[in-house]
Amino acid sequence: MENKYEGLKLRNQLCFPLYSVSNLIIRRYKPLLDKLNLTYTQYITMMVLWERESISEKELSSALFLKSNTLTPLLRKLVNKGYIHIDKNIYDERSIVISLTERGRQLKDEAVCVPASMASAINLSAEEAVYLYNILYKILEVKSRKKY
Amino acid sequence: MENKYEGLKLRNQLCFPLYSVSNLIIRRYKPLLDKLNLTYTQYITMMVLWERESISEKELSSALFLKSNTLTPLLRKLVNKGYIHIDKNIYDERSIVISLTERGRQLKDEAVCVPASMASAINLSAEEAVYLYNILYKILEVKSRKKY
DNA sequence: AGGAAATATATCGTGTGCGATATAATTTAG
DNA sequence: CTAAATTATATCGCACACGATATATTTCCT
Repeated sequence: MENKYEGLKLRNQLCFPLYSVSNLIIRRYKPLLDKLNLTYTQYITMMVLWERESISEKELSSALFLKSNTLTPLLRKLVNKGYIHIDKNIYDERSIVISLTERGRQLKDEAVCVPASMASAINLSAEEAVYLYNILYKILEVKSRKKY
Repeated sequence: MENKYEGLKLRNQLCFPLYSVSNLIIRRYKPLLDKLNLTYTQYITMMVLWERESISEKELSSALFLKSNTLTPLLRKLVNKGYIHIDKNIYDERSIVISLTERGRQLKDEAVCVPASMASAINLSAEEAVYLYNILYKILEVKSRKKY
């Protein structure tokens, strides 16, 4: 017979290790990203731009699962650092066009070594990493289906 | 031959879905925890106390992988809400003793339904949940071995 | 015993994340 | 064809997380 409080024990939670691992990995990134003058969230934003060159805030929002209340101040910081431009979209003045500066483009080469450094800090087998990856995206997909 | 930028693509990152899933689940908790007047971090703190009744900040810190700069203000909020007491440890005046108030103890019964509600929001099979759980703790253990 | 090192907690400043709401531009419906 | 609904972004207030540092107490070493 289970104690009715069994579900409330910290060691029976799935969210807690998810949250802790996420915090842990971002802490591990910090010394690497400091060299690029980027925070973790700024780094994933730059990753999107290194693939796309130019994007609206709405598209960035759905790529990163973050909303304007997080992105707007973050983008302003990236402008201040000289990594991106922000312009109005000529065809829809509600919308903005985010694009890389030359400096932002250069930064990609300085960032090339970051993923490998991080992989060695996590220390999972390739098989475990793939399984983890798939399960995490499975959770994220439920999210998008439910229109969150 | 792989593009040297392959590792920099967002879809090749493991950290990004970890971070996004962690944010997502905490967002899902919010409406449930609002009813208890708790944030997610306050909730996991209360979980520790529901199991232990009394703990030092140092022990809490190592249970939650959070440091005093996060915990000190958070504990103050829980005091203001009437859920915990904070007293000096008589035997070591550097240290504090965190304990539940009667109201804090009652809250445990109001929280009993939260874990089941959350489990249904995540939507993994039991097998996937166990695998995910083990892999996450594997990552956290490396962390503690490395004395982070 | 007494000064130095270690330990426990607190404080500071920065940058997220979030729900709620505001504003401005565009689209839609009657 | 215009008023209402929708959309894209911005702003506000709150609560984390974090590294760095400060303070107070205890322990350790000689």
